[in-house]
Amino acid sequence: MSLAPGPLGLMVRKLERHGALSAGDRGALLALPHMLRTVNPISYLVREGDPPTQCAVLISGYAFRQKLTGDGSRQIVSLHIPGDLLDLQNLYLDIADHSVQTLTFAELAIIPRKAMHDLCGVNAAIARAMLVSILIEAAMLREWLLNIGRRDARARLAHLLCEFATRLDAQGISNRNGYELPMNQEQLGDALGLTPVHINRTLRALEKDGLVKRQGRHIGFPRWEALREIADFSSRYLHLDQQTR
Amino acid sequence: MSLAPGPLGLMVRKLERHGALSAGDRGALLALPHMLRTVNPISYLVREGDPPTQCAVLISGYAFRQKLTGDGSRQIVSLHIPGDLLDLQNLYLDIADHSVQTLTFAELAIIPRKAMHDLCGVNAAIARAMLVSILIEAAMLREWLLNIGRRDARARLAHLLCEFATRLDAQGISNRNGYELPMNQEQLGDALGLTPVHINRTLRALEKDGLVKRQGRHIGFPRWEALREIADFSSRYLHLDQQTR
DNA sequence: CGTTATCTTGACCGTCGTCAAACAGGGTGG
DNA sequence: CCACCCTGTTTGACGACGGTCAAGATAACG
Repeated sequence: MSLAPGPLGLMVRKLERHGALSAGDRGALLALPHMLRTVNPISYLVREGDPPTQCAVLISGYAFRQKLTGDGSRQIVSLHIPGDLLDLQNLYLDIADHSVQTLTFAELAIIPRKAMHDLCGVNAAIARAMLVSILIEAAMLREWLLNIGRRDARARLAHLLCEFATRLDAQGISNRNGYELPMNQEQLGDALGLTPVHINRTLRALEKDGLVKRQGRHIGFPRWEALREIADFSSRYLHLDQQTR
Repeated sequence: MSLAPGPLGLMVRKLERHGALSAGDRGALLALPHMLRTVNPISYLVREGDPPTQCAVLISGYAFRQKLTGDGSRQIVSLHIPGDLLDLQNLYLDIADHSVQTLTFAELAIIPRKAMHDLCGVNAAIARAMLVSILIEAAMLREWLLNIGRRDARARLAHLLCEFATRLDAQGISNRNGYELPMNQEQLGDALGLTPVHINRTLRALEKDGLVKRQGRHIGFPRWEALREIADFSSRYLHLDQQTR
């Protein structure tokens, strides 16, 4: 699987993992009309309560989805990496039930809703690949739920680190030796249902046990297999080897 | 919205909420070939790791999805009520990443995968309604995540009770006065990331404060508005008033 | 009427939250 | 170059929410 050129290349790479695409399908995706936009960290792309207006693809940088409780505490419910379609969730619903925000500086390709709808209407293979992407996102939500509901802080954090490494690896962005974690400890806490203080303690404990190496926000994995084990991580739910049936 | 007759009537009712259907669309859904099956409580409908083989619609009774950690503890990630399609998640993925089990005695309509695929391929309105159903399930997963990650036991339990009441109400199965809760306290614990002991304490506390009334497993809501408030429950994420666009 | 599952309660404990302060780093302006 | 933020990280003391263990009470059911 070689990387298609252009800003939408990573999106195509991802969709190809989720359903066989012909050269024509790839061409149709790459030819989607789009506008490039650069945004600052912590910019809102979708705001809870708004009607969705566009369809954005993350070209570079990172983003996340979040929900807030009535008293203002935050739960981050998913992380997004380059190649991810950010608006599949909202594109067919009339009102956004959560917000989407950038984590870092990011480049986006904004695709008109109509072009996206039309392409899915005409091209069954592409529609199928997008549906599979949506289903895999739901699978990731279920695993995230298991993680927060039934694992302790140590396994929870290790699991997030493993998932992120595996996803970046699948997308060709980094390998399992390590990566630059694009979030601070408060955001990690909001992703894992913990406080930043406890994230700090847990992270240092993982480091002390030689399970991760840290310098700044760069995370290294000197003992991947051991970390995977205490994280109880299996990549099955990511459906990386999804076969078309 | 009147209830279409036959075992698939509730499914049609649900899909109609998720996208406008013509009389012809309704007819096509009701005419889907299917086989009725009755199953015992705690029967597996899908087992994690299996390839999906069928497409089941819940006609009566209740079901849930669950995942297990390596050390055997369980997280229930969703509940299902009559009218729900149980295999949309797995129908397009090559291997099940979670299990589906009945909670009570249940009747199912088993629809051949091919008939379902074909209908979605031919009928865009139906395909759309199913996609919206999938997206709403994902929205419910996100809210569930917020619930477990960021609310205390009291609000968490109250939220589950409110959500269930609201869904049953929307489906015409009960109203907000009350319902028969189809799960024991251990299952409630597994749904909420708590222990059965703590579920018990929390449930009794809600009862003592007059927020719920209980007799056996029947739950009544003498002060719905107060309960809704402490649950921090808003039905927005259920997209009950979904408009077709 | 006995057997089993489920619910209930109490005593105790541990993980994680809270609060608060110190510390490090990186940019900016004097 | 240094003083100064500002954001983020690190640490410690203490407390509480919810977990654990174990026993007893109810209820369902053959």
